[in-house]
Amino acid sequence: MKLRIAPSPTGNLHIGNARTALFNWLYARSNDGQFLVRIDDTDTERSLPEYEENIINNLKWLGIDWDEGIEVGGKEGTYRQSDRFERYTQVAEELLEKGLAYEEDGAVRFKVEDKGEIKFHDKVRGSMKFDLSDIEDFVLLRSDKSPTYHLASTVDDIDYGITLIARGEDILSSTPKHILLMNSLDAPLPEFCHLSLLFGPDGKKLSKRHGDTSVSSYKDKGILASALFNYMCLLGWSPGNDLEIFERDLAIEKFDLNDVLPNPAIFDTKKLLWMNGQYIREIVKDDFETLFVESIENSISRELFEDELDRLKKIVQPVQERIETLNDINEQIKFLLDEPFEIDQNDWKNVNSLEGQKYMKKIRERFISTESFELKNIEEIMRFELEELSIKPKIGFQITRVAVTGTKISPPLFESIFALGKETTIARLAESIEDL
RNA sequence: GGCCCCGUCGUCCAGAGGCCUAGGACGCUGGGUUUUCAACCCAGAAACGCCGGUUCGAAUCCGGUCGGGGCUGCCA
Repeated sequence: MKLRIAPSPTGNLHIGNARTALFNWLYARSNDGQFLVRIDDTDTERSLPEYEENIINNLKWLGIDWDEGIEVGGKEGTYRQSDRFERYTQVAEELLEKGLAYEEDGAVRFKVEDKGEIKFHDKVRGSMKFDLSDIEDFVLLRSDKSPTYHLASTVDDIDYGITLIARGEDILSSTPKHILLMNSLDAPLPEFCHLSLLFGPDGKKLSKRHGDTSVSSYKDKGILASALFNYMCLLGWSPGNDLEIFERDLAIEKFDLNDVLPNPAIFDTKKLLWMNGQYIREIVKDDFETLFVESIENSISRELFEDELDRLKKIVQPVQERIETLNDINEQIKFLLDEPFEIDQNDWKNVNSLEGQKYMKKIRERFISTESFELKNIEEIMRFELEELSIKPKIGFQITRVAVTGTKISPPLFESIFALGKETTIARLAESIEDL
């Protein structure tokens, strides 16, 4: 069994193509089959090397690997169609000689009979039937002698020995053309499978007008490969038993193209986000710390200083508990960086009070005189003074939170103060105490 | 317009004639926990597009209809 995916490098790896790749890959892996990746760049106008690179890198990022094809090689050359124009031209000439194609205005068209029909079995849709009278004579070679997708793709599928073609439903109506071509070249027919399309929230084919639909854009948004992989599995398929979060090995074990739904699915970011949060929480401590630092450095476009790292490491765990994407980290830890500290004035107005002021004054004094500024002591002092002044937690803690972190929303207060350290905490409290 | 595909909660998925007064998840609403935000727990609202047929019995099979989508390029 040999499957393939043949992306066109006319854009970054699209979510829809990634899902098609994923299903092909899952099926190949679950059946001990081969998986091939080739580059269908017959559209020389729009194909760009940077897109090819983006496609390859993001496939790899998702954990989709291949046994033959672009980059990994194989016995068929570069696996880039632009390097095989001679081969396609040769096939077109062969068809011309056999009288199965003809020239028109310099282009070569495949002659489709007026009568008859093409039948085939689609793995997810069942039996398909197309009337030849509905199929136009289609172009094989353009006037400039470059091959079209129909020709190149079909020849490659034959030459590379593809036994199962699973692609998007948008190509379903082109399949009879490909079958006609294969028949006229005396090639054995592969199995066909047309996966439903992914839709945007408006119910239309997912495309650029739905915003960023590239895999890399989700990576840039702080989505984990494991979460995106898992989420995409669920678009048109499920492993059964209402199982939704699972590892790739289980997906490989359970996956079957025959179980894939024929109806389109809407790509719903909300569930992806939720799932990403679930995955983030599962990351082991050390690995998360690495991602944590990477993500912060990325968003501030510089390396972290030693003192910043010291502070940040104290707050890794609480942050891991409360983010949905890696990009949410920065918002949570901003107050710990060596950057100008600012207090959200709206939040401040909201929490400032006489009682709160008294409370801050008190804990500041205690902080100054305390020997050890550990998490335990901080909590002890803050709770004790709350009782001393008979102040509700909300009144005392929220004003302190804004004074120390700048906003009403932050990681847990004691941890935040502990991470900030004694000196800075005392200084920030002083700045917010009106009658020092 | 023509050809083709599709049709279960807002969304994703379960359901392959009786187990369905339709199940799970996201989201949403309410509540609990709580120093904020999350996380977590509990509860709730929410769907078989419609009409016929087959059958003792249909979300499940068939037909029609309506609705959505794709293709209709010398793009892929």
